[in-house]
Amino acid sequence: MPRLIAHLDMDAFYASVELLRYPELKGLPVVIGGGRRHQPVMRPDGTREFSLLRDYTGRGVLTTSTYEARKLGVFSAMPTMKAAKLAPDAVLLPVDFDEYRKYSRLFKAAVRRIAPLVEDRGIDEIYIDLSDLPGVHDDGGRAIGQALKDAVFDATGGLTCSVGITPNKLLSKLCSEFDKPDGLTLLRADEIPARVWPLAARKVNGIGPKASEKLAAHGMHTIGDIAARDAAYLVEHFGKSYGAWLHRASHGIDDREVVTHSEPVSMSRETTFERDLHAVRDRHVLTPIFTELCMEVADDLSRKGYAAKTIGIKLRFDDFKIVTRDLTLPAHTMDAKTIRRAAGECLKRVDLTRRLRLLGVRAGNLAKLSELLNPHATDAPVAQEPAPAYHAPLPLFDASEGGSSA
DNA sequence: TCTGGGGTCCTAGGACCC
DNA sequence: TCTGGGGTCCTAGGACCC
Repeated sequence: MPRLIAHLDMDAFYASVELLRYPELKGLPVVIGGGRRHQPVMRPDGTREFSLLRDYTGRGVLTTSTYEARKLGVFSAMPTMKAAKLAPDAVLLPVDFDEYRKYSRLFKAAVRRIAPLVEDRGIDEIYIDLSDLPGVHDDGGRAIGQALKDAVFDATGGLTCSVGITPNKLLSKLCSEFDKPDGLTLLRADEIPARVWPLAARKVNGIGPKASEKLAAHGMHTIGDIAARDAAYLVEHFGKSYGAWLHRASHGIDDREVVTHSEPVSMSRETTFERDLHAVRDRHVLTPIFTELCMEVADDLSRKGYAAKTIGIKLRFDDFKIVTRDLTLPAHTMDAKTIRRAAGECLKRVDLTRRLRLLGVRAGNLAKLSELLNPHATDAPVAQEPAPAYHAPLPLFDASEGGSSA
């Protein structure tokens, strides 16, 4: 019996959650991506006044748009200022991740009650291994797929999702797109030539803008074009690992398991400035932001119960070039000042002549606090002596201790 | 119209150790 | 005298995903 794996993808998730609380917007073009000042305000007569896309100024991008807005040519990841030109009268709403996370928990819990083997793939999508559910193989998973959709709809008070069910994750991910929104698509291995090969290579999860461009340069535009080449040819031009993967993926082969639990690898905070900042001239603005990012990372670590051994920074310059630096500490830490000092050390290794557009701080090499304190088992990281005092000789954009208040 | 924020994984060179 | 590999860790950058 082949496996049966479902990919479930919420339809226009953030926008749909917003429509639940602002039902009067149903049927209108709505986009998500504003800030606090785009919060709807209640009028005296009890109706709400919404911001419009034309009101936006800033450097953000859209995170989602409703299907009505998509008809006007505005999509997620589009710069909001550009979207404003295309659809000035679309309603603009601020992002509210807390609310989306709430609905994310609701729909995932509803799915788990039917099928417990769930892999989290972010806030709005999951993989589900249906293989061992009673009766699932009788109809290729259709009844259970419909039951999942119904459960999600009921648990969320009316959100729809699209589901693909196939023998593996790669194909299911492709399939969940076939009939969006509110779709349910099944596909068997023998249907790959007819239904998968005609698709653009870019549709495959793992073929991004760079790879699809290179594929096109080699005359491969569809998945079928890739499947028609020898594995050896793909390996020769795309490398041993990626080339071999391209070959397998194009034939619909994917043995990855549905992974129901995973540990975080890193936690980071970053921010894009309203205007590009100069490391020296704007350091009174920059330094407190830098320190704040470090404090947020420290806070995230301690709230979630992790400590980091590697601290890194990320800078994006005005020309959009990205530079990263990192530093591995002698021991794990979750202390804001230690993180700040390490990040300050990293910063010293960067040429800061160009103006900065973005600054970020990252904590990597994570270990669970519980395992650091209690290194009884298996390969848990061994608790170290307290970190040797870690002295940073001198500040960068200044203030070794950071914040303006320090 | 210039392009967010939070992640994962891979590659590759050098250090260092055996 | 220059001739090794193998393994792991660290660092930097890049592709890709949601």
